[in-house]
Amino acid sequence: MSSTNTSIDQNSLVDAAECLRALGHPMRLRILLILEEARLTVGELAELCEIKSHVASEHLRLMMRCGFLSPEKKGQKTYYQISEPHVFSILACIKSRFNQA
Amino acid sequence: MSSTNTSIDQNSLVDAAECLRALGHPMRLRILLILEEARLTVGELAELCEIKSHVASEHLRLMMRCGFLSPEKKGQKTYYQISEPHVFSILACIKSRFNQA
DNA sequence: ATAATATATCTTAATATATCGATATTTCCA
DNA sequence: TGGAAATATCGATATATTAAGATATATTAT
Repeated sequence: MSSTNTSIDQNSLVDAAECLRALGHPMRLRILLILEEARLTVGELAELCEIKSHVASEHLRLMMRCGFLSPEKKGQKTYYQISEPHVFSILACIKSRFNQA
Repeated sequence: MSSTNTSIDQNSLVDAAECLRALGHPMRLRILLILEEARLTVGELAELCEIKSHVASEHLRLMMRCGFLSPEKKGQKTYYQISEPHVFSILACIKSRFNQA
């Protein structure tokens, strides 16, 4: 019934765009590339990336909102890991495009 | 020499993030999904997407800057098509995630 | 209970992006 | 040549995103 047939409805396009913007920040990409290899805490990520932990926390929150990550509390610490398989696909695509060093 | 070894250097992370933000707009995704199937002019895209053609032109310019598209002038008209293979991979990924209608 | 540690949230300011109307530019055709 | 059509660009404004410091919450240890 819609005016197009691009096979993805408008709401999903909005959601997909939000996910892509969540990926569209150098520090968030860096965080994801790190989380691809290990499950880490906010503080550990902040130190590795040389940013304040509240900034790391904010980046993680944004990616959580898109369902990319799942947190696991262990006492005071919160470990984050990638929980959305498509994130791995996108990272692979990015590496294939930009990793020709 | 860098402080990390995420296998992608900082400049490439910045470039990759720019590409992802270029994808991170519902109308640009819609344009790409259309261009996946056919090579079209600015005006045709604008009409299909129900936007002003100068707005379509601007979206196309942004995606051109990331190397996603190539234009082909035919008289007054400019046909655009997807020229970056990775764009197809990303679109496939998005469809696999959001196309469970 | 208090202090220390780890995360998360809030507010504000800076920056980036999007949108709109107006105007250019290019090409075609009368 | 002059005018119409298609596309591109500009300038102003609106909206969104990011970053920073301050503060809040939760958990552990003393």
